[in-house]
This record gives sequence, C-alpha cells and structure tokens, in this order.
Amino acid sequence: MLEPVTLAQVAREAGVSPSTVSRILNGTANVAPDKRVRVEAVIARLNFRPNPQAQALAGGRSLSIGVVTPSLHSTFYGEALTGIEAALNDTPYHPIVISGQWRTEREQEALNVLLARRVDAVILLGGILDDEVLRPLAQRVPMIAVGREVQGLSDSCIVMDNALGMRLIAGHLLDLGHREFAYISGAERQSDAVERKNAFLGCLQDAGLSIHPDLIQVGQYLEDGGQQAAQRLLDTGRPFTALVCANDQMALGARLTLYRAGLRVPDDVSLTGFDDVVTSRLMTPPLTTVRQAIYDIGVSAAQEALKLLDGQPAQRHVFTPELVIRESTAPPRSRP
Amino acid sequence: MLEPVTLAQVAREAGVSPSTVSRILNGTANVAPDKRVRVEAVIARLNFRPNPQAQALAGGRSLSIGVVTPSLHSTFYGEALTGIEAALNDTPYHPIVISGQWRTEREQEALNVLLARRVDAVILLGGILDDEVLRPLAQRVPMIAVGREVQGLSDSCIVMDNALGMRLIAGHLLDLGHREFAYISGAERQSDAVERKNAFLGCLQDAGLSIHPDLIQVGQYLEDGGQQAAQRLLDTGRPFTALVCANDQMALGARLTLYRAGLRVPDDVSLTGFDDVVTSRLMTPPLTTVRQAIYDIGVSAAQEALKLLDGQPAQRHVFTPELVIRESTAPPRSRP
DNA sequence: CTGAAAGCGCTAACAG
DNA sequence: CTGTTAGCGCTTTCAG
Repeated sequence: MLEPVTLAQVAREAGVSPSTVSRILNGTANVAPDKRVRVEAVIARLNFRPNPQAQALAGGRSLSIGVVTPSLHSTFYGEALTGIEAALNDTPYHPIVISGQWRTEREQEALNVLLARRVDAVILLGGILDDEVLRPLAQRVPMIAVGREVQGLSDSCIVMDNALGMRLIAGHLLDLGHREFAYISGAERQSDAVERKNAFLGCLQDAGLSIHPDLIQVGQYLEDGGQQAAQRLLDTGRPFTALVCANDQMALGARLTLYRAGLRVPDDVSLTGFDDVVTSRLMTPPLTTVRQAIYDIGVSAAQEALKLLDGQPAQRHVFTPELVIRESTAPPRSRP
Repeated sequence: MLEPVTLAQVAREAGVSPSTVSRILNGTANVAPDKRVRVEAVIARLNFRPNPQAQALAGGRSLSIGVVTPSLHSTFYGEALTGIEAALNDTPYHPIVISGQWRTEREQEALNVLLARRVDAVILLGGILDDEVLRPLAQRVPMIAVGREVQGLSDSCIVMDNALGMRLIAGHLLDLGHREFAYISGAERQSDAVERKNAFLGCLQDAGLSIHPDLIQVGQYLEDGGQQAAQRLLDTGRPFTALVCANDQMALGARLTLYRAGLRVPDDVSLTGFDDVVTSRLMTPPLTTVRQAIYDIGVSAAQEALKLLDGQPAQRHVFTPELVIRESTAPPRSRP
C-alpha cells in the first residue's frame, strides 16, 4: 500500500534541512529563492503532501473545524454544509460534520466527539442545545452559532431577521385579502421558531385580527410534523383561507394533508413556507416563501470561524430575508 | 482555553507507566486488575480522551474513513451519509465527507484531499470517476464503491439491482395498460443510469412495444435536468401516457413541467421515479417509485469498509429494490 | 504483566 | 536566511 512521502525525504532530496521545507510549506519565513525552487520541484515530483496528523500534533492545531448539524439529509442544512465546505476549500482547514438527529443527547455527544478530536473551532447549525451548555463551551473552543441566538454570545451568532421574514409573509397574505389564518409553528425550544410565531401573531394583532389557539399547531420543523399539524388544523373544523408554516419542510408535509383532504392550493387555501429550500420551487404548486440565503449563511459561518481562529473577534451577521411569491398563494375565494 | 488532559498525566496520577494506560485504552495486553481499576478511575475523573492526532501518528492509522459524495444537499446521498455515520458511531472511526459537486475534477480532488489526510479507507457514493482511476486507487487504500460498478473490483461494490427495479416499474405501468411511454434518463457515464435505461428498453421490447428516440431524454439525475427534459419531451409533440424517470429527483422536476403544462398526474400522464427518496411520498400526488434502502446501503458500506480495515475481504452486496405504488400512476385515459 | 525507550512526521524556538 | 534541537501525545518493541 505504498508508503507516503515524508517531509524528511523531501528535505534530503532537495539537500536542505527539514525546517526549510516546513518554512516553505507554511510561509513561516523567507527562504532563498534557489532553495525554494529546488524544494518546490522535489515536492511536485514526489507529489508530497504533509501528513495532517503530524502537523496537528506538532502545531497544536488539528486544522479541522467541527460542524454540528441536526441532520445530514436535510435540504436546508445540507445547503449550509455545502457553503461551509466551499468556504473552507481554499484554507488548510476542513470540516468534520456530525449530526445531532434533533436529539439533545446526540447533539451533546457530537460536541464531545468533536472536542475529543481537538477541532480548532466549532460551527453549530441550528440545534436545540441550551444556551447554558453553549456558553461554557465557547470558553473552551472558538464557536459560531448559525440560525439561533445564544444569550451572551451574540457576536458569534449568524442569524436571519425572522421577524421581518414573517412580516413579509403576513403582509403578502393580508394584501391578498386573507383574514382567516392557520399557523404551523416550529418547536418552542427553538428561538427562531418563537421569533417567527411572535412576529406572525404581532402582524395579526396590528391588522386587528385574531386567531383561535386551536389554529396554531406545532410541527417540529419537519415534514411529518407539518403533515400531522395540518391534519389537526383541519380536524378543528374551524375555517381558514391561508395556512402559514414556519418553514418549508412543514409546508411540504402540510401540502400532502391538504391534497388528501381534497383542498386545492391556492384555490381553496393559500400555503406559505419559510426558508426557500431548493425543492420548494418544485412543489405543486411552487411555494410562496421567504428566502434565506442559506448557502451564503454557511459561507459566512465558515469565514467567521476562520476569523476567530485568526485571533480576530467574530462579527454578528443578520441576514435579511426576501419574499418569494410563487403560485401557492392567491386571494381567498369568496365564501360559498 | 483549558489544556486537555494527556495520557501521561493519567499515568502519573494512577502511578503507572504510560504504556500501561495505553494498553488499557486499546486492550493491547492484559493488565493487572488493580491497576486497571485505578487507571480507569483516573480516566473517568479527569475525563480523559486520547488525542486522535497523536494516536494516528503513533499508530499509523488516522481512524478516519473518507467519504466522497456527489452532493451534501441531496436527499438521496444524505440518507446514505446518515447510514454511514450511524454505522461508524460505535467504532473508533469517523467519517470525513467531501462532496464532488458532480464534477470529475472536484471528485478527483476530493479523493486527493482524503488521501492527503491519510484516511484509512474510502467510501465512494455514486460518482462519475472512471474505473481506470479507481482501480489503482484501490491498491493504495481500502475502498468501497456504492451504487456503481467498478470493473475488476466487484467485491468492493455495493449496488442495487437496477434492472429488477426498472422491470418492476415497467411491469406496473404495463399492467395498468400503458403503451405509450416517455423516458428521462440519467447521464450515460453513470453505470446505473445505463442499467436502468437498458432494462426499461428491454421491457418494452419484450412487450412488443417501441419508443421513439425523441421520447428518451437525459436529465443528469437532477431536478433541473428532469424539469428541462420533460419540457423537451412535451415539445416533441409526440403522445405518451406514462413518463418514467430514472430517479425521483428528476421526477420531481418533471412534475413541475407537467404542472406548468396543465397536465394532471396521474389523470393525464402517469409519473414514476426511482429511489424512493424521503420527499417522494410528499409529492403531489405522492410518487410511485421503487425503493432503495439507501440508509441500509450506507450502513453496509461502512461495515464493509470496517471489514477491509480488519484485514477481511470485502463482500459484494446487491440490494433488492421494492415497488412502491402510490398515487402518481393510474390507467391511461382513453384517448379523446 | 509492566516500565523504559524509541519513534510516528512535523513545527518551532534557538542559535548562528 | 537556515540548520539543529526538542518536543507534540501516543503506540510499540524490547527487556525484565
């Protein structure tokens, strides 16, 4: 299985000391042009790549950044991961991704594994861990949180303006003439779910409208949850002309329930999501939603992590969402 | 930032030598019960976790398994990744995932990065690299290929019976009475795309049917490709009552084209996919497809990789697909 | 059964 | 500008 080339071999072949090779590799110091050329030639010829484990051990850095994501097969987090991967691509760092499966213990364990692997920084995508466990963690390792607020660490948070997003949605629906709403929320333990819901309720209030508590159901941000929540909504027997979901995934689930119930979208009920996941434009009909530049958010998260590693302070980002009107919304039908 | 505990500290506190601690950690040799107990207590108290970089360097293994996936935000590969992660969970190994973005150079580079990181094995999910580049690679590092055939390495391949899957689909459609088909294929360079297409064509032939070449379009296995291919199909003006897609993602894209064209599914045209990606049951209408136990496939891939690392030979797996009849297929309408 | 000693491949002072 | 010298934290002979 072919022994890999080592730095020592390169040094020998090039007739220089290992340190010189190391310096060239890392740009740690200036090296005489002729030696540099010679060494680089040998590196190329031998196709030498430094052993990261050795670099990690000697350098005291693992050159890896841990990423905790709720799920590996989520269209939403997947895009963020792609952004993170892309942003790290031209750096010596690489991501190590572990999923938390939406379970607190798994998330905690993911963090433990990452720390045991001595990652140099960690990026948290969403997640349900308490602020109380995150704050001490941030003392031990540079940390960036995405899509969630961590009290006391707001500079390390990359969030979106959930309230604005929801106001955009509500405004659109109100403009269309809707007055009877139903709402499917994310879980209460997630700060963005709470923000979205409160913003929505606020809009209704401002419009002088109210919503019966039964017409608010929680769907855990997942497709199945949305599907079931929509069913519960229908079961109340209370009328509504617009169903707003706190994310696209739940809207997708809700769409199926509506389909099964023989309700047409948008003719019988308008449907909205939140996030603009890649598949939302492919729904039947394409979903009206609010766009989070989730790929870009991933990129920013990686960049902030890099800044932290560089000793610079992290900078809070607030992304501005954008209304994407597609075909799942229309004026309400006049009642028969 | 809190210095991590080292093995040497543990040894000192427990009053034994570092080697003894190492032996206990790895079960490399028997250790007197009293020392073992003492050491384990110290490990627990100090919450010691060995530094993987150091283990890697000293042990000559990185304890990591490289995974190359075409995409990080694919419902299909995402499930496989979840399976791999789960299977590796209770082993000392952990996955390092890099995406190839469906581009040969990126895939090649992903492999290079993985080799540079000295992964102990690599798992290839699908991918478009030539057999010619994979064969020599397998000499350098234990390798498992998922969902694709590599000539000369069939024992290292985990595949599904694509022909059977397509026969299931074709049989279902034929039974419903369909005689006029259109087909959206994956790219020719992917062996499974070819297998599926050939199987489909074979079924038609066996049924004494033929298909006009214009009614076969390629969609690259992606949503957008499916959407565009479907449009091209419609543009031919040739009639078809069933549209079979070589995977679910393209079926999703095709669904949108059909919707835009005002064609109802399944009333005007029956639509089928392949894979049974998680979102397919949520389509409107839910998609008839063929199920690949993709999560399980991921698990098997990881297990085979582990076997390879254990010095055992890999064993070829052929997964059997299963027809999932949902609501996107129905008998063809009698022509107006 | 157990300790001492020698590295794994690389980086980082420290002298020149 | 560059070579020498120590390690980084752990595993693994090699003696005992």
